[in-house]
Amino acid sequence: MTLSAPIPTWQSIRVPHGMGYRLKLLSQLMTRHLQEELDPYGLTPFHWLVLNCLWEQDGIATSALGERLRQVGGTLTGVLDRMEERGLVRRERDTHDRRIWRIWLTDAGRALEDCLPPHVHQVREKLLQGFSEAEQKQLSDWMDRMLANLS
Amino acid sequence: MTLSAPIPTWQSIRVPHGMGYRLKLLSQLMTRHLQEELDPYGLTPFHWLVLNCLWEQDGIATSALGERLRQVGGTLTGVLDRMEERGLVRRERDTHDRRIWRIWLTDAGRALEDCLPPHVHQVREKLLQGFSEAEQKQLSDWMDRMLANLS
DNA sequence: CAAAACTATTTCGTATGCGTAATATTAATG
DNA sequence: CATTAATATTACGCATACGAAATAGTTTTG
Repeated sequence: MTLSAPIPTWQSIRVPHGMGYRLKLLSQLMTRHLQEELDPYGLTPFHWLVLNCLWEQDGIATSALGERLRQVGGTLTGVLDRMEERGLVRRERDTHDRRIWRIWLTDAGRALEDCLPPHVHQVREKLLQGFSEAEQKQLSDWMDRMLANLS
Repeated sequence: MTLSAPIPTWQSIRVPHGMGYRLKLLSQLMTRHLQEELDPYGLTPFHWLVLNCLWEQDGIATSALGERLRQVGGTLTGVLDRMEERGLVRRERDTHDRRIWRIWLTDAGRALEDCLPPHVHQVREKLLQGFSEAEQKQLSDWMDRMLANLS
């Protein structure tokens, strides 16, 4: 019986080296760290993403928010329900098209734009500790290339 | 009022450039693609990960599986329930320590070791299309560095 | 103008993912 | 040896995440 040479880790698809597993785990670890930072505000990492979109475009339609974040409608309904319950956003019917619901920031939601970013910076800096500026640029470019490959 | 120079995308924490968001989205897109490949077998990407561990170490304890995959116990209970229901694994009490449940492959679970990898390779190749071998090695190294930073 | 097609959002069921608590079991301690 | 501490696993509640279906509303078509 012919023994196969072991596959190098960069090429492997198996736990714990497969890119799929490592991407999932990285995403999970980022979520865990960010969750710790956001807990004092009663927020989740997904809330941070939604707030990002609203700080930039208050009154965005639900469907446009879904496109922006590349998430399906059913996921958004639940998240927006909870953000509304927490007093961060309010939903309002579009004036011209009653199919459309627009998502508006409340004062509480708007006020978070100043205090949340330092926490997110902290997690980002932990992730990229030891990476040079050139490496960060290269990594960012490769992230975009992989995203384009899967889109 | 002093305008801030726009932050380069590689440095941004905001949607859609923040590393946290891009990692989450990459992981989700990988999951979606892999889910499509595994659907014909009635499997999910998490099943693939568990099967990986069992193909390598049949009879692994639940807690060791959790360590291997870096997942909490409660998550594993649900996944193993469903894999057991699908006839892929069976649980058995450890002979020496009744706290421990060992997870064993069934014939059906074992048989998947040959037919699943080509599908996973396909997703990996789509992800890394256009990346040279040197780039893949570098990316793999950086993935490990980021994982180490967050662990 | 009515019917058909499409869009927006929600609901529902299923699958993770996590923190906390409960239960059973084993190991350590005095 | 009895008590305490730790470990293993599950249950529970809450938070995503997705596909399919339902409902309401708008646009397109003939």
